[in-house]
Amino acid sequence: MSIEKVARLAGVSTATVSRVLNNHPGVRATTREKVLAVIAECHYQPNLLARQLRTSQSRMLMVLVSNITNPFCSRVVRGIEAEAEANGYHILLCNSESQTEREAAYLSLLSGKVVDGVITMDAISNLPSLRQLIGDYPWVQCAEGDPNDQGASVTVNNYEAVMATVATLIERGRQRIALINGDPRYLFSQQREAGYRKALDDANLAWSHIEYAHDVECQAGSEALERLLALPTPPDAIITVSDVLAVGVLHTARERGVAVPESLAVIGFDGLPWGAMMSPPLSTIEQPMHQLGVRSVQLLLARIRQPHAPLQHEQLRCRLVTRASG
Amino acid sequence: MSIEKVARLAGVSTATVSRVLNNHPGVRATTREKVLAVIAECHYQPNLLARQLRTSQSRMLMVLVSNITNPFCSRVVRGIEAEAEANGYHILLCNSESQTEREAAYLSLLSGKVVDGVITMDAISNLPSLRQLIGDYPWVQCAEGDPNDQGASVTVNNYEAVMATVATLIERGRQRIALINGDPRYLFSQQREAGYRKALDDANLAWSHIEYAHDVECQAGSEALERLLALPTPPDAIITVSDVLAVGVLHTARERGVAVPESLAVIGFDGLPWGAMMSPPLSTIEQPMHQLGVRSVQLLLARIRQPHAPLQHEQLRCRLVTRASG
DNA sequence: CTGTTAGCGCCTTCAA
DNA sequence: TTGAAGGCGCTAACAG
Repeated sequence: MSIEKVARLAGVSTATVSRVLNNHPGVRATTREKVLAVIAECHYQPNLLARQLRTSQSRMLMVLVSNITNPFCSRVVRGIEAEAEANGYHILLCNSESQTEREAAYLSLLSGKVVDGVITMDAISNLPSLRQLIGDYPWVQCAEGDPNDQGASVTVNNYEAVMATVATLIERGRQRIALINGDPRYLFSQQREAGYRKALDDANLAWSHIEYAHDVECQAGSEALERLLALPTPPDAIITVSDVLAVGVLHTARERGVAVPESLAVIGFDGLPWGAMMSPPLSTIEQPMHQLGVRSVQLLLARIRQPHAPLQHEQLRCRLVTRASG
Repeated sequence: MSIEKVARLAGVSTATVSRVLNNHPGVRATTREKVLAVIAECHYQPNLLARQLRTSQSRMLMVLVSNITNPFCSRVVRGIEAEAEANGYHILLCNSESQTEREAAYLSLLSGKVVDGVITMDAISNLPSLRQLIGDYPWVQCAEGDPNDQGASVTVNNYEAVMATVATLIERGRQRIALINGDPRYLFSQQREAGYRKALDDANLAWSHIEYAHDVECQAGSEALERLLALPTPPDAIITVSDVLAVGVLHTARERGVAVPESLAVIGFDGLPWGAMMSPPLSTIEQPMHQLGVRSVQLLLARIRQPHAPLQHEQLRCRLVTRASG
């Protein structure tokens, strides 16, 4: 069933059918009715591939994440999906597992015209081979990126957020504040780490320790805490780079008999709703997850529509939510 | 940059370039080299849309979920993505928020040839309008569906799993076992409910109560527990249809001073890794989440390759993981 | 082994 | 207000 058959059945030309299909003006009402009737009658569905080829736009956006299982990611993706949908775009989801070759395979869909643009949440800005694949195609980095770098981005004030949180902990009397960070290839990891260092520096605190979780599963948080507890002088406060890791920390602290928050303050990152349900309820640095996704789409669409407009960088704000854990 | 330019630059025909591109045999080695050289030199990237139109296959699979934020969903989707990728397919993610019109909009991509098939995790089997949109296109239901129904599906032994779990609770001396169920439009909700009823029936237990969570966020679990606690005789055991809901239950039990597991056993569903990190560690009915995704893709691809083979139904097994909560 | 040719299904100028 | 015709970029017969 093609546009041509519809045209024949309706006794008009393919051009007219196309005009009806796309709500173009300049079709007599009676003609339109006739075409619409035929379309309904034979359940005609336009071939979108052909349309995409012809118009050279797919109205499809690619989203590259390293792991959709990370609840932070999935919430951002939900925001992306919602805003895309609202603008008539669809989402191609790519779970890269941080494997460069998979990312490369996916990014070739850009030059293949299968997608009109890409939102990445992965740490790819420092991978020249991938940047080259992206080339000049519309691209927005989400929750990752350096405002001073090329490439549009929607990020969060990682540096300040952690810096302020460390300062708050110090005010509250904590002396040995540790950071459980994630994969240091991400710029946001580096930014958070820098904020951490700066705050300790400002307060002239000598004690500092950074552990790296090899993963964003709570198990990794547990293991990081084990390593911290094995230190000659263990921390009396921990900032975790994800609420997921914080769950592991809370768990192991309980198991090891470390009282939270009395002997150990624990602060997560992200602001996932179940944080409030932990025991004790988890303090956290809340990110506007949905909004990160929404704004990323808005920037990307702007870029698709005006490829040569200046690059935009947007920084949203985090906010410390204090609960019982620290 | 099109195949034609490459052909011209290499001094061959477009057919030859196409053959090289697709690794077809019957191209002299020297010719192949020459073409490859030109392709590399001018960074030619084939237009995948054109190829898809021509071959009438997009190598793209649609995944329809109601909410990617549900950790069960995101883990299944990860399995889907992995297996699809391994077979050279990509994933189009659709977050329907259970809105029929959104689902309909997405499903039109099937007839639009943008995707070769669809995996649904939503409750759509009882929505005639959506089933009609799917028509005879390759379709597999994942984690949802009735083996006796038309439409291929990969499900889990919901009925038996809950039945066995209730029986186990009874053996352990529980008398008043409640079920916190989800959206009853899902077949799996109905199956679990049936298993629950059957087990109580078999044991001649009169007390029974089912609450419905309006949502799969832990808040909904909290609220459901509040309603159960308000009962004249509250339950001494609860099975929750999701670990996420169970977190809310554990939280509110703690808040209300209800001892778990002493006066209330709590058993979740799904087997999310952080369940073991709760306080107390959460017992749960574990589903093979990754495998659900993997098998769904395998069935779907089989269907795409042999549209007229008999429909397959596959049932994977759940397994009760007993921890401290009940 | 390679080239010519005919579409895939659609949109869109240009004429009528 | 409508139709005819060309072409988006590619693949796959069919010839040679």
